Amino acid sequence: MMAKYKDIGIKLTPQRLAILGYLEGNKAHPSAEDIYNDLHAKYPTMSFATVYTTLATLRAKGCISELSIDPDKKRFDPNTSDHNHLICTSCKRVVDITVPFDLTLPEDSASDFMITGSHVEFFGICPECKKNNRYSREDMEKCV
Amino acid sequence: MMAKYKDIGIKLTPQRLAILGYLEGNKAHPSAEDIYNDLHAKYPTMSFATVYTTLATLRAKGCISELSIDPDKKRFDPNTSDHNHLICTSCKRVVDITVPFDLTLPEDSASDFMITGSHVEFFGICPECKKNNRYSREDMEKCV
DNA sequence: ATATCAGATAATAATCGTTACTGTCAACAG
DNA sequence: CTGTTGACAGTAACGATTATTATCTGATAT
Repeated sequence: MMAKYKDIGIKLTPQRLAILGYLEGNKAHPSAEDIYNDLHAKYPTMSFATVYTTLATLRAKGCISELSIDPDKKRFDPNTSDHNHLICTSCKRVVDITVPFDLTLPEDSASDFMITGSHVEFFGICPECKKNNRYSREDMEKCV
Repeated sequence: MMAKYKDIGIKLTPQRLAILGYLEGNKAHPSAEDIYNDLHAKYPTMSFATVYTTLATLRAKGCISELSIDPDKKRFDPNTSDHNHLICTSCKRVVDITVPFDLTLPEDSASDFMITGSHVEFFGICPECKKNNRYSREDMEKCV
């Protein structure tokens, strides 16, 4: 479960609560811009910088994770538990998946790295884009 | 094997040949900046823009792939065959690996996506960083 | 050879995501 | 009550990338 500010010893401010609340249970993997746009309606004074610094703080404290899945912008995930992602290469939708196989790399293929983590991404076209034919051949060849 | 310009019907220019040659067999997964810096010595007139557009062209033609592995900048890989990456979270070194398991996702976990590709990343600390103690606790917790 | 034309390039400007800086304000401590 | 600390908004700065524009090159037709 996601840790709260009080658990990690940083001050509970309206802005931080807003971002934390926005993220909690959010499955959309929003970008900083998404977060700003959505919260701006309710908190008209909140600035971009606050969103960025708050996200950085949360990430440093391990409350959220930052995803490099989207080549254009970072996206944030309140789910810090071990899970993986399925990405629509057309609309950039990201959905969580759990991979049904064991990702332990054999010693001999690890090139002497000390392995600290792993991540699997699946790329594809989501049902909506498929239904509406909202994808190109190029989309289908994307797999970053 | 990597397709050549002549095979894909685009003009062979000195700049394109230079970038293609630089990339060929290159295992370092360089960024656009790396490429520019290294080629600039030999081709003093080549600009950033040329590097970017050439890389975009090559990518569109499927000659190279663009990696979103590094949160700060795109990196390029002449190896377009199916392979995966092992990333040092301290020095950002990227080495190729082939994963020893089958990455076919069962129907029921695919959320109705039409799957077009997959990619596995392993994160860790490379032998050099490990030996020189050139890594922090934070590095060890990075797994984008 | 020379004119023409298409595409490639250099240089630069613009854009986008992100970070740094600065002045202000509020909460709390002494 | 006053000094200190941290958070914030606003804005400037920055780095990576993309768009624009004018120039150049090389192939072809004349």
